[in-house]
Amino acid sequence: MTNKPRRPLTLRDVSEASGVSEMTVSRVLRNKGDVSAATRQKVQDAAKLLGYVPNKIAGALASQRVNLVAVIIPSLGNMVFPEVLSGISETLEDTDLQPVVGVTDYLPEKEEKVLFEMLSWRPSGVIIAGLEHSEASQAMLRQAGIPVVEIMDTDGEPIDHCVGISHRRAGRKMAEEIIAAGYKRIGFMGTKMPLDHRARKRFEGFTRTLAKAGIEIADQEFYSGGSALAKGREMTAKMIERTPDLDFLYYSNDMIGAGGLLYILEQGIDVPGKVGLAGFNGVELLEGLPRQLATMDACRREIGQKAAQIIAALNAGEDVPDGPIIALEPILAAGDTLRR
Amino acid sequence: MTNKPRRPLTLRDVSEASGVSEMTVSRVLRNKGDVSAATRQKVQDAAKLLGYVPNKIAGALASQRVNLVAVIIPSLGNMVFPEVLSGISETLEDTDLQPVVGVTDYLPEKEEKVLFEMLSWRPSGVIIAGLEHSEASQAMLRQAGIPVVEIMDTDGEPIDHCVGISHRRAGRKMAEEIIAAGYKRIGFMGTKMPLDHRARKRFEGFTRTLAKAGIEIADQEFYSGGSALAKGREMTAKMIERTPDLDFLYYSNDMIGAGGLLYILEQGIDVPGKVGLAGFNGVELLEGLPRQLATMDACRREIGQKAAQIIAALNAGEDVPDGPIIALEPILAAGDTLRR
DNA sequence: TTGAAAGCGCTAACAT
DNA sequence: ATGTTAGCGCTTTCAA
Repeated sequence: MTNKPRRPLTLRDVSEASGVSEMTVSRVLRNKGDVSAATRQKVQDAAKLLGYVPNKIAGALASQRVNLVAVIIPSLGNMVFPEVLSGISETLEDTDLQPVVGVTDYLPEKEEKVLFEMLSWRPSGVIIAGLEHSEASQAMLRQAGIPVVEIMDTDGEPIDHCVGISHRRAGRKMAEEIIAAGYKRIGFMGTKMPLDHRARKRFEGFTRTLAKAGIEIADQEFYSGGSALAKGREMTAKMIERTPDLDFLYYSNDMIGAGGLLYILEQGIDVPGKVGLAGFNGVELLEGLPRQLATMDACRREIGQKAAQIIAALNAGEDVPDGPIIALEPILAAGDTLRR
Repeated sequence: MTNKPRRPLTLRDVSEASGVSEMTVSRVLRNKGDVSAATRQKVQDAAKLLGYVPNKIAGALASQRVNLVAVIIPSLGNMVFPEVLSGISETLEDTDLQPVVGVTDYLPEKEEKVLFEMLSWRPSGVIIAGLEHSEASQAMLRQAGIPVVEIMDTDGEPIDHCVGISHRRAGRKMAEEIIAAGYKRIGFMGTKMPLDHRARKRFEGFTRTLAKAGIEIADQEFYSGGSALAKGREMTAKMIERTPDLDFLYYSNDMIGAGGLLYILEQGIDVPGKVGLAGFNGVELLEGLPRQLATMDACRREIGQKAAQIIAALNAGEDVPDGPIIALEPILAAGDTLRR
């Protein structure tokens, strides 16, 4: 049993306890430089006995190196960003870098604040969702002098590197698929957020492609807040009552799509014969549904992995083989709610 | 347009640009001490023009204060911890403290590693899930000399403070409810994780209470990995085939419960007449299901809020009114899958 | 209201 | 293989 210190332990304490110079203690604790086995042992014993935890603040200041990667995302509440995160963590696990997460709630001002806060810890790199940032945020990212990877989206001009999918293309592909399947009366449901640029781009790609085929969205509905599953259900009920001749429902995310699917099936409506449905994201959740909802994979985990690889490579002084923009291909999963 | 610096800017740069001493620049940037309006303006202009971002590493080392709160949780992948997190963030927003999240994947060794890593940044407090930690982790938490709040669970001995529910009690309450409703042939489905102590305690409370009423679990099944919804479906199918006379299915979380519910309804089985079901957590998701699954609220957001309040209070030198242990009451939501 | 000096705990760079 | 010296960029403390 050791005593509870008021003052946190320092290298000096370990040095005194082990009779080894501070510098050598530092070497042992970082596995850096040559230290004899005997000395190493003495130091490690002393450190463990005292319960010494190194002070990274001092270390970082002295070495001018911080092994942190700032990861800035809009939300943790919908399964898509956690999956990106696990791609990042998993990849960084093989390096000495560590992710630190900041959440913006889709608010540009909050993004600015979070970014400023994180940069003030002088991280080794930044991974940030989206290509749309305030002037100030862009300036900070550029000034920081560290690798920056913008993720999820490739429709725009990256500051440095970028990994994602083209959401316009995703919307377009889905529209093409729907048109090819012969659906004509199409309803759209999505989030109200004007700040979710990726949802907006998908919608644009979608409507534009429909327009080229002479089709216009027959009805649309937007929501915000609440249980996405319940909202999908409600919106769908309202919409098919209002516009009974719809033959396709496109949802901007899988969760509301799942709610809509459950509702439609309960009504005994033939899917995908009478009505087709599709969502977006390719979330794992869909696997347990009564029918497999058509969706489009957003490559979330892969985006995380690739982004982390870029940061790691740049941090190690290597250069990135694939160029500044990596556009992954969103893959359609037709499931069984979309006739082909 | 300013130039891209290779060397990050320092206080000194702002000092030179504004013609004000470093010390006064520091005062302005922290709103600390008296500075004349004119000087303040000069400094702020210079800082903004240059795009200066303070170096918190140096600041923290000099002031011996870090406004970070380490939050250590097992996972981000199931909606329960993100909700705790948002309770924490929301509460800390009113203070100058900031949460930093670490994830353990339910692995004690990883918990130890993450904790060590976070403590080495000398945070102002720690919020950590669960009451079970390795010897080393406990020692670190005790040695750290900072406020520690263990969350989610109250069945055990906290190191410092603790906020949560009694999972044994939650299991017991559910069992009582099921017994009162007259169910007798009960099946249990849950995660395989031997390291999810809270799930284990719920199970213990559950079986023990059943035993007192002379009832034994009639069948049980455990899973790991994969889509929880799909797993709930699969396990349920397997179980009712194997043990057709079951009249109640208790799931250790809502997601597998939802999968089970969907399956049971598809089979045309009368719920809750022939078979009753219940999950655990009270996740928002349930609201969109065809039937409202019975569940028990784990008070996740409130736990986060209370934990953050404790850290904030202790950090401000105040003391905590409610004593070291705050046990919230898990509330049963009978939904419509449990007859009463 | 402002400035100067002295460190915070560690590590880079150089001895030895 | 080990030790010494001089900072890292801030803030504390004290002086003006």
